[in-house]
Amino acid sequence: MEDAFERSGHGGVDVVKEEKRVDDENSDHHDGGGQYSREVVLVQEVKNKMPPKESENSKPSSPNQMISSPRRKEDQHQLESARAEMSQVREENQKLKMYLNQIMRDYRTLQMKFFDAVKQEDDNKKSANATKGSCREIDQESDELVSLSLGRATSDSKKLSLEDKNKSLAQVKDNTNDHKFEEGLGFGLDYKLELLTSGTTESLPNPSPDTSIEEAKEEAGETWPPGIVKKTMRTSCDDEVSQQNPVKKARVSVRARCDTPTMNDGCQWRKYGQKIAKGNPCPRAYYRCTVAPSCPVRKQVQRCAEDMSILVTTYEGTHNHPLPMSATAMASTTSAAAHMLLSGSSTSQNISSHGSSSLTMAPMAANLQGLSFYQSEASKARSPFYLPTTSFASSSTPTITLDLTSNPLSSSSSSSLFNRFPLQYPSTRFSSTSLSFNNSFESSALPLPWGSSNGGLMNYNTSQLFNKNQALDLAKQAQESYHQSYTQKNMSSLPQQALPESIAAATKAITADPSFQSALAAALKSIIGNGGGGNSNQGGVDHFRN
DNA sequence: CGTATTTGACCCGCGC
DNA sequence: GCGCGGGTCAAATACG
Repeated sequence: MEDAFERSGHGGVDVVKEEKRVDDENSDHHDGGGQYSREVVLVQEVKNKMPPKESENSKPSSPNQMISSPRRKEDQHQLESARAEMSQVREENQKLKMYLNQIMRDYRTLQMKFFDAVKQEDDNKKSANATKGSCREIDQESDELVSLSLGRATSDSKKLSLEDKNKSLAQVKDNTNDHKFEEGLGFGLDYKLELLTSGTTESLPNPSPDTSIEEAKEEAGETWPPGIVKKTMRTSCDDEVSQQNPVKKARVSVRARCDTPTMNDGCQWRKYGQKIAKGNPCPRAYYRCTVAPSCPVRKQVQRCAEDMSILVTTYEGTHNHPLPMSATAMASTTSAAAHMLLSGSSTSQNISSHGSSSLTMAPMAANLQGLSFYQSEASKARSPFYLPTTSFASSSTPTITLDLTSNPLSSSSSSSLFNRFPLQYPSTRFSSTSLSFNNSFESSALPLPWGSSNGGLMNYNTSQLFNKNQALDLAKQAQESYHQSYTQKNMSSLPQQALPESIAAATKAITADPSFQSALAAALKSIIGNGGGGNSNQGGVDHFRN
């Protein structure tokens, strides 16, 4: 009896201490990932099962010792089960840690691959330019030249060299990555936005020399004198090209199902005009941003002629002021998309014959935070590619389209995540690039406001100006390798799962993994628009943190 | 009364 | 050069 009581008392204290330890451990790592939240919950449950210490101390003074004896036994039993649970939780915790470490290793590996690929790309560019002479010779054909130089490095050759340099580079980068990882949950979002906000403006009225390429380009056509347009890392070729077309501004078109007159993207807009555009009975409304009086950003809103439930919102320009939190993500995404388009537009022109490609990138949609869309009802099966309605397709303005309406393309199958599609519409003067975000996965992985309705399939359509096949190859490679390693780990840790389910779960987890998103986004961005990333990134992050 | 929206007129680029 | 069409302006109107 005495022994039992003493043991129980000690056990109680021990368990409480252990709880504290685990709890502390949790608080240490909680920032590092949501995976630990479950452990916290379990510990809480254990705590609740534990008898309070004070009541235990008061028990010996209780007049009825006969009653306390069975209670002690019960307590002891509870303690034992709690301990067992604790050890289980600890094991799980270890597994999760290992899993996280694995993911981070994979992520670093991928990142190194992309860095290396970009490096090689640059080298190829330089050598190609050296052999082909100055940019001026080509003038209007400059795009083609760059495209040729880009096209030289095949993904296969990249793959080989990437493997070689992988480890050494990974070690060099470990510190920075570790640091980023320490940032925890914020890392995922921050880093994503870091990648995606490359074109987003700093919240300064007067753009600094660090101002992004896109802004420089866009502002050039509106407010900046031609002489001070560029202070970025662009090549002289790009400079010339953009100076020749100072008015050329990228547009980002967002298609989404929405039954309100406009999408709520977090910004303040003032309507300044409305027109019936040719070919579409629905009027097109013109809005300008009113957050700041001098903000050059405009948007056009028009319902799709074929499907009136689809709202096509086209953004143009970059905000030159701080944005509300709810608006930053959309601005960042559109800005990044525009940046991709503009960067790509100066790299390739003869790629149109290559056809188009698409890749599935579910969680990218999560980056498009801040819009309120409506759950797309069983949407009609339609091509993920389309000509942006009305004049944009034929206008002299490059337009990139984010399609948030179409159906997932066999997204349940991990093997079909990267499908290639034939070019389905004629080329236009500038490319119309379509990114479509679909409802590929359920919303659980996307806690963001409209993640649920826009899960994610990103169809990147290389219609004319880009050589994105390389990017897609890399991205594909990235996802495959990521998927492979993840699946292997998952198989070992979840042996009870059926294979297809495991694959689906793995796919889902992979695509929901911020690291993977970042890696993929970095890959795309690096390949497609590898210029001024460093400068603009900073701006983007600051922008996001406003 | 101030602000936002509407709407016809105007401007400008592009294609023929 | 002319017509077409997209985009913008600004006066008129609506709204809170």
